[in-house]
Amino acid sequence: MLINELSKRTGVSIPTLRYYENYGLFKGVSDQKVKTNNYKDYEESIVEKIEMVKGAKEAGFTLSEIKKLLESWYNKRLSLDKKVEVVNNKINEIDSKIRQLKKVRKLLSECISDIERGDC
Amino acid sequence: MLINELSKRTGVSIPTLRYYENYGLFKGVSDQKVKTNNYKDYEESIVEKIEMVKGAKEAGFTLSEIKKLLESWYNKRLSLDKKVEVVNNKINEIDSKIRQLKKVRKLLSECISDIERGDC
DNA sequence: ATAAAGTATAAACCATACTTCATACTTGTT
DNA sequence: AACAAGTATGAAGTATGGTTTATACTTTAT
Repeated sequence: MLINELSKRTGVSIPTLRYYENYGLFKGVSDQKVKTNNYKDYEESIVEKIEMVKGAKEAGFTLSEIKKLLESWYNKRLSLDKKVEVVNNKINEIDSKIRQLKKVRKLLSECISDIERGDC
Repeated sequence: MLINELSKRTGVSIPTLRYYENYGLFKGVSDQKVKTNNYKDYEESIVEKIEMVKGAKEAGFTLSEIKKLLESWYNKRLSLDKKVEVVNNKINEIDSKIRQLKKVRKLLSECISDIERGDC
């Protein structure tokens, strides 16, 4: 598919998609032997990749972290054990973020009690 | 206390503290009637405030969001109900972030199964 | 055939959250 | 007294994650 469709399918703007591609999160192909233009073609699997990027971003991961994750994910030369390790590390980071959020949540809940008692 | 002590107590660098003060997250006082210099004095409660800022930042909130939260928190003219509302909104945002993190966590767990089955 | 819309690339610009630098005054140490 | 260390202020610089602009080519619609 072309970039316009990719944008529509993912809800990510065209400039941002180009930024991501340039950043190295995925790669479209423009085959000059086949086509006269150099329009890039993005395969179906890239939609999935971008959905992952969106999820990870909302979860607070940086593009650099996401890039590393995707790289090990799609790296054929990496051993299964190594891949599992990388992903497990990410899961641990997520668990730690969840704990942090719960801490702040608790702080805020306590604050509500304080407010209701007029302590604040 | 002076800024140096504030920095040591909170673990936040002096330039960052000055940036935060300038941003409006808190305010030190320099009383020229009392002292010849214009060194600022930071009261004890500011340490707490900064701890809140740190927690909220780790949880992924922006300085602008944190500022708004602190402002309603310490605003004497705001009704209790209004304060509770602001804080409750923040709690809802946190819950939504936690849900998002759990979604990504699930994605990654599934990925581990895929990897172990060699699907990936 | 020609205008409108889509695509590509590079460079400039922007916001957020800092850090570094330059300058100048104050305080503490010897 | 003099020099190091602390403080204040303003301005410039940095990194991240984009958006906007300018230019040019290609495709599509009329």
